[in-house]
Amino acid sequence: MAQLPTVEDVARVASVSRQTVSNVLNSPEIVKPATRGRVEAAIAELGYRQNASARRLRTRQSSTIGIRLDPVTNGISGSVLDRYLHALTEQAAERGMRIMLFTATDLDDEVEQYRTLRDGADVDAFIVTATRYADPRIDWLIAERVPFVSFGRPWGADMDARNHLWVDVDGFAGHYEATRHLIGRGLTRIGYFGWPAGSGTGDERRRGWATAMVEAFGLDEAQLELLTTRTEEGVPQARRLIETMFAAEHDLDALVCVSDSVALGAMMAVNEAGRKSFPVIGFDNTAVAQAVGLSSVEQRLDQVAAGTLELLMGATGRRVLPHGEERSDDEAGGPDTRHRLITPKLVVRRSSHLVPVDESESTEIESTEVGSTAAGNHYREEMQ
Amino acid sequence: MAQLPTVEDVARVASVSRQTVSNVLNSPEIVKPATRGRVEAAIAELGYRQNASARRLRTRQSSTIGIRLDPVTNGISGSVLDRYLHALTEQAAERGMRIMLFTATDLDDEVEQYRTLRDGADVDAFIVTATRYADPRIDWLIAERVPFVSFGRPWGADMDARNHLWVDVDGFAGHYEATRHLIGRGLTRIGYFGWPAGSGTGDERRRGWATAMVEAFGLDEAQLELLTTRTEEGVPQARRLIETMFAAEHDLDALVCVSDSVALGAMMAVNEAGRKSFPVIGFDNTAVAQAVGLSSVEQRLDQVAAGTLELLMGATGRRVLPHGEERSDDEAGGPDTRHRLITPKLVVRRSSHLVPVDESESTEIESTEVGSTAAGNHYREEMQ
DNA sequence: ACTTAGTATTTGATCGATCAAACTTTGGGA
DNA sequence: TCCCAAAGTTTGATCGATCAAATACTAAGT
Repeated sequence: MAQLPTVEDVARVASVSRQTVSNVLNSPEIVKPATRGRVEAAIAELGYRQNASARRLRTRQSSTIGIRLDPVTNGISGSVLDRYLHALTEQAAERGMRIMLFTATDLDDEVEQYRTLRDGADVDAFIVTATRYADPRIDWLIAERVPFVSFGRPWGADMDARNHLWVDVDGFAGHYEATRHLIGRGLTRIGYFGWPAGSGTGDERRRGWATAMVEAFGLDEAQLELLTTRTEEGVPQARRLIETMFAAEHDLDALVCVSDSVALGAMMAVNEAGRKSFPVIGFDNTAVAQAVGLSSVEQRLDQVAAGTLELLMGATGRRVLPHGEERSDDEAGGPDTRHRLITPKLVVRRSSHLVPVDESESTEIESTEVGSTAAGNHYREEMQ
Repeated sequence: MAQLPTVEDVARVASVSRQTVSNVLNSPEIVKPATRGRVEAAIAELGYRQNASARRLRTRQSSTIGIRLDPVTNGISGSVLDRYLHALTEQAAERGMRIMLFTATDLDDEVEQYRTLRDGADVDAFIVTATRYADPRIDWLIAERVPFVSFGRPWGADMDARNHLWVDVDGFAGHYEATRHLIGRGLTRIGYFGWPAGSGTGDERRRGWATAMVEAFGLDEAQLELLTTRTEEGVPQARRLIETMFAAEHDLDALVCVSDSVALGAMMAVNEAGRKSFPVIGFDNTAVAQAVGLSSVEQRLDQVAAGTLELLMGATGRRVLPHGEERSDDEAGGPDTRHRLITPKLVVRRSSHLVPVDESESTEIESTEVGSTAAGNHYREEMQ
């Protein structure tokens, strides 16, 4: 098998110099059309392709974004990362970027990985997920001026760190809308089934429910608290709690749940108790929610991915902007330059009981906007 | 910020040559211990790290494995790829390899991506998933002698292609064991709920059930066919079918199902019909199965990942072996050098009805071997 | 015709590592 | 003591591209 052709070979065939070939590849507009044509013909003739390693070495850019694959992906919402990854990979490819995976045992190890990948010129930027309060990774990335975007806003003190770019899903808006939907159906005693207080994400979602409830019924904080149940993430835990609740006195009409896991647990308990019309709404719109006909708030991960890349590379750029780079409209346009808050959409299904999920019968509408993604889903065949 | 140190800098500090530094990094055993010590000290002092791009350019190895992220990951078993990816990334890292993702719109586009990634020296090898009959990707990879391993065996004609390395989960063994389990519990009228005939994976799984049934009850093919129901993948479809079945005459005791989606549909129908002790067993042991307490056959994706890398890089190698390379025991050890068939394990839960899944109460045993992975699972928090 | 500014193209150096071959040191053995 | 093979180390070339600067070419202006 012959050597793969290089710029040199192309140059010879097209009777131009190396550099001209390089220019045709990287800034075609500065090459005279006639020349460009010859070069392009030569490229096609030889089946030439750029050697990525050589290019990276010279340009000091890897055109690669690193993302840590979360260690625990067995949970019911593991698919969130999965879908995000997919959207990201696809959109990154359109901008000539690749996604590289890595794993880490803990946050400190993750920083160590960052260092290796950065110093080795393996990646140009990182995407950080599962951010938490006083996150050491963020501190390191900012201190080292390594480009990054986090999927998940910073909670706590450094909420407004000027150098922290982030994308997030607006949990508030999601559950505000979910609650409005239930109110619109005439329900009044709508409970919230959340995680223990203190989780930024969870609190934010609950605030969406709370706001809708206050607007509609003028409840005070004490009354809201009475309508709230809290559990650790997990189907069985959630299920037991709601079973206990149904066994005792209670007067709820419906439940807005912080996640699909929690919602599924609740739904199973509701079903067991024979409450045929007791709506339950989850969050994430996981495959399970689709499968059992659970209403849920859908994160639009393609939009999240788009936002991630916009922050990293500008609206249409094909390279990662240096950390702290003046962004397009830094002066004019407020926080848009540093954040993206994606509004999720509510997908309504017959989630109060385990009835047949018949496409024609289920009301899979989107309250915020009309689209076709959710309705057109198919279950894919096994991988192997 | 100063330039990152290079081998040259390290060499200067350690008073040796570039090459010696390189040797310490790549074949430490050929460097005299005293020298090695000095070099290592210099590396530590300067915080030196190898530049991956330069190394790749020179060695013509990217130390990267490419894998296509399947376009449709909304299905209930999308997490199979997800978990496989995770295991793979982790184990690849231990061998100094990275995983790079890409997407493609169809099989031909995927081949086009292969070509670009290969020619660009972006990846050393590919992992192919979702293989199918007369797969053009496989043909191309073999013809071009690009190293690859498929997760999923070749179905049809090229089953024994000498240059096709593959890893797969033994669906036959999985459902054989599942069926034996039910027989052991005294059940006799055990039905099979599968995909339409013709899917290699599906047929293989059914054969496991069929073999166990023949062994135990001496059924003939016609009788087996009577016990078989078939559906396209998907919860609602499966559910409707089983509802119809229950509405009509039937005398089944239990169902072995080709996937968790199908099993979940069946389970919902069973539940609806009030059949409190009608076992259902699925395949994949997805998060959903865990959540609703569905017995299922678990693919051991860490083993699949390990097998993938063994085939690609040898038992402990740190680089991809050339396609068609003589493998360790090519003469002596039969097909072990080209395939890995991973035996899945049955995870038994209270899958006949939607009852509380209480850890202490559920019998989450592994029939094949005892381990702790499945039992120790937690649901992870949301990503953001 | 002759600068001149701008456009188009070429040349030489370089990114940071490893390969291949040359050179130097070391330790026995005759 | 001298020689030689083996072990250890250094030197020069190279992987394939892009950068930076130099050169060649065009087209307009006087």
